[in-house]
Amino acid sequence: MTTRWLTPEEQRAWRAYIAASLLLEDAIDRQLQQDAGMPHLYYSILSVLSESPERRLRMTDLAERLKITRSRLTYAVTRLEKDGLLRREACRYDKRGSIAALTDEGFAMLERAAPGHVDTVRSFLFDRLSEEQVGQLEEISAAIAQGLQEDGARPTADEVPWRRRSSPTCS
Amino acid sequence: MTTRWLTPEEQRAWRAYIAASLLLEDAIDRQLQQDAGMPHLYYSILSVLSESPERRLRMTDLAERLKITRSRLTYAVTRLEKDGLLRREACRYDKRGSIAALTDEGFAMLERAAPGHVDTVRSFLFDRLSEEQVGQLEEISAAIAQGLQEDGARPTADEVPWRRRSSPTCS
DNA sequence: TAGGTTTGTTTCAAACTTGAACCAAGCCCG
DNA sequence: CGGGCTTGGTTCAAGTTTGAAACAAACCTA
Repeated sequence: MTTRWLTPEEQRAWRAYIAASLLLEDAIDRQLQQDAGMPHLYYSILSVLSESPERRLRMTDLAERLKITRSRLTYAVTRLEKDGLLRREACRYDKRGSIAALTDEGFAMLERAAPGHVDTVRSFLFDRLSEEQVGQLEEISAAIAQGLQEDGARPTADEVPWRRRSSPTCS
Repeated sequence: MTTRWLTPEEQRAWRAYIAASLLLEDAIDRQLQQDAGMPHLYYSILSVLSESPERRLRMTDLAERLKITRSRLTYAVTRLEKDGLLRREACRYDKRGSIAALTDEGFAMLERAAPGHVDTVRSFLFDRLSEEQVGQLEEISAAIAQGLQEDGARPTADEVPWRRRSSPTCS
C-alpha cells in the first residue's frame, strides 16, 4: 500500500505541535532548574509522591504514572535520594519491591517550588488558551494517550488494560 | 499576590497533555530509531534541510526553525555528518558561518524513512483525532508557541520579532 | 582604524536518557 | 520440592542534552 502523506492541515498542526511542545517543555525545565534545581520530570516525581497515600509509591507504579521507563526512574530517584528529597524503603510484602517515599524535606521543597511552577504553567499555557481550548486540549491529549497505552507502543503482549494488576502500594 | 492554583479542569488537561506528549515522542523516537537509526530530532534536521532552497541552511537558522539550542544542533550535526547524511560547508558571505547541506545519501535516507515515519504519526496522532480536532490542535499549539517565542522564554533583550534579521541562506 | 561589543559557532564537563543485560524474588506446575 | 518462566528493580555503556565558557569574525563608534 502506498503511503498516505499528511494533508497540509495535518502538516501545519504537526509542526505547530512539535514546536509548541519543545518550547513549552524547555521553558518549564528552565524555570524549575532555576528555582528548584531540578528538571521537570524530577519535580513531577515529587509531586506524584506527595499526592499518593502516605506519600509513597512503588517504583513500578511511579514509572507507570509518569509514563517513563523504570530505568529512567531509577536514575532520577537515585539523584533525588542523594539530595534527601525522598528515601527508598523496602517493601514488606514483596521483597523484590522498593518504595520511594517523600521525605519532609522533599515535601518542603515541593511547597517552596510549587507556586513558581504553577505560575509558569499558567502564563505559558493556560493564560493563552480559552476555557474551551482547555477542554479541547484535554480531549485531544486523552485520545492520543489512550491510543499509545493500549497497543504496541511498548509491546508487552499481555499488558491488556482489563487485566491491570496494579499491585497495592504496600501502604 | 497569592498563587492561583490550577482548576480541576486545568489539572486534568495538564496531566493529559504531559502524558500524551511523553508517550508520543517516545513512540516516534522508537520507531525512527528502529527504522532509521536516529532519534526524531535528527530526522527533523534532515527533513527541514530537504525542504530548504538548495537543501542547505545556516546553523543558526536551522536551530531557530527546530526550536533547539545551537549547542544541541552542533552535536546532532556532527553525528549526522559522521554518518555522511549531511556535510558542513563554509559560508562565503560570513566567515563565521557554517552551513549544513544535505547529501544525496541523506536525501535517500529521508526518502527511505519517510513512509514509516508518516505512518507512525498518522496512526498515533491523526487517526485518533477528528478533522475538527486537528484544527484545534493547530490553534492551541500556535497560541502556546507564540507566547513562548516573543517574550522572555529565552531572554535575549534585543531579539524582538519586528527586528528579525534572518540572515540569508547564502545560497 | 583601534578597541570594544555583538554575533555565529564550537567545545567541554556534568547531567540525563536509552536499551540491553543482569540479578533477585515470586510464581507455576509437574 | 525443583526447575523454568515472569516480574521488580538496578546496572552499565553508549548516546544525547545542557549551560557556561571559549573563539573568531563582523560590526560599531569614537
